[in-house]
Amino acid sequence: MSSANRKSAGLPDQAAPAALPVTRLRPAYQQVADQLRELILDGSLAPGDRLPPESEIGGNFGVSRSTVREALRVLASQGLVKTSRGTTGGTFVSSVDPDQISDYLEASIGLMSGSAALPLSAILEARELLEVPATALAAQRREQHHLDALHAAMEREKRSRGRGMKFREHQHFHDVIMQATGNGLLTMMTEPVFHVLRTRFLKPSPVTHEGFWAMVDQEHEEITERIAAGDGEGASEAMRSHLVNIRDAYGEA
Amino acid sequence: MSSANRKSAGLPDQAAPAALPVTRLRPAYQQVADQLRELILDGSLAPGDRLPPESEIGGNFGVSRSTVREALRVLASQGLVKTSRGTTGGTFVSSVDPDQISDYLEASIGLMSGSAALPLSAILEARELLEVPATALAAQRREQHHLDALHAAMEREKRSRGRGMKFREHQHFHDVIMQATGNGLLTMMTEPVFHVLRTRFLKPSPVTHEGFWAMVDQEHEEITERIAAGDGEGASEAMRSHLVNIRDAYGEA
DNA sequence: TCGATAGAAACGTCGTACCTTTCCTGGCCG
DNA sequence: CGGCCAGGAAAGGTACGACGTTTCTATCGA
Repeated sequence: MSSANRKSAGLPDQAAPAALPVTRLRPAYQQVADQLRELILDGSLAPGDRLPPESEIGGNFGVSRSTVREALRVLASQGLVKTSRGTTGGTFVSSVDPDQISDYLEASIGLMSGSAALPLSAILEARELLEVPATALAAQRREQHHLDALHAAMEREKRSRGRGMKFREHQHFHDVIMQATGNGLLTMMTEPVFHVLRTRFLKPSPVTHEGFWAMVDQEHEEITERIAAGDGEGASEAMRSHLVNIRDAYGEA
Repeated sequence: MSSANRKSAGLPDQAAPAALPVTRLRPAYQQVADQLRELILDGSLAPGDRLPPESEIGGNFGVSRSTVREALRVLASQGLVKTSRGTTGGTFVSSVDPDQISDYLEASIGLMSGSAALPLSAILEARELLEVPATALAAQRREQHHLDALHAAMEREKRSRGRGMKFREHQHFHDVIMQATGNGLLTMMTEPVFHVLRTRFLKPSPVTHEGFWAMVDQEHEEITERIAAGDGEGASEAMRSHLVNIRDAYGEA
């Protein structure tokens, strides 16, 4: 269909020469992806809707199935569609999955981290700025199962002595607090930050003085207590000092 | 990474049907994408590095070029690589562009917004939680050119009376404050939130009482003054009350 | 020396054939 | 009558192979 193959008979374009580093023509797979995305974003295709088979889409756009597949990979990796196999399979418009967004954010932050554009200090700062007030929210909104999860996390943390495991549990504790805020947007944005800190900036030998873990455990307990008591201000203050105390566990690679 | 590959020659599976939507084996293009992403994320491939030609990658992984191309589309749409044509072309590891991440976040948040998973109240809450303490940071770190930009934004805001333009300038004022924090991570995460609020939740008739814009202008001026004075606490308090006051300008569609 | 041109390298697109997964249908057999 | 199982059908997954297109490079000729 769409005349992607213009032999350039006449005058396509020469009036706009400067400042356009774009390829003369966007690749077909991008154009297809753009048009399909348009249909999804403006609501013509609702979540759950099934797209036509790949071969049929290709027919409609006048491109080959390979091209359609590349376009679908783009949309799929943006979380807009999902594909499954089999008779009932196909390509379906999918509602956005927060976890996938978090994964993307994590990869992006990880890539930028360490460079001048995003030094460790900025990540730590963002983390504190987010988590301290979020802890106050958590104290006001926590449900019983959040408290249970916090206690369970602390329990597992005390038991696991390996450094890596220890910090995995440590992250989990903080994740639960963010979830207790009940604000999905906050959770979505903070968890990647935590994860990047743990996987990329955790010092090989995180602590010198041996009382470190005892301190962490105790601070976690205090935070949990304040949250359980619904004491927002106290909880966020405890969190603030906790974050300051564990700063040293992170360092540049 | 739960063991997804059960050979299980005999009994296929109906003993554990639930909660495992995974395909027996991830598609090849995903595995290739995963491995390449791994190489990029762990630093084996630095930004600017050129990957081997598609055919060669296929040879290394033992898959066809089509499969490699689908994998590359995935990585490209995640911003990890860029491709160009011609002799000097190829696939290159790209340094992450914060603007691109913001665009992605904005699209995702926009898609989720309004649903039960992400109500307007959560967006407003996240915005306040982020911006109030960020304003204090901005007051401590602002450079002269930030102050100039703030004054310029207010000036343009006073002049433009159209509602849409007005709010575009309004967003710009807040963007500048985030930039003044000097923390790229914060800027990257907050600007999409602002933008979604403006483009998707701005009420058709934002205000009832006519003194609204005068109030906004005056509050912006006070915030700017506090920031100029380096008064972090005062600035963040002014911001807090400003955000509360403009809440009514946003509403569900 | 300079410009035009031919070549080469790499991505972009097409088309076809075949495999794999899944579901559905219908028939065989107890 | 009812359940099990084989085969068909639909749709995505993979493989080749061929050719187009873009862009740079190097060479040749005026």
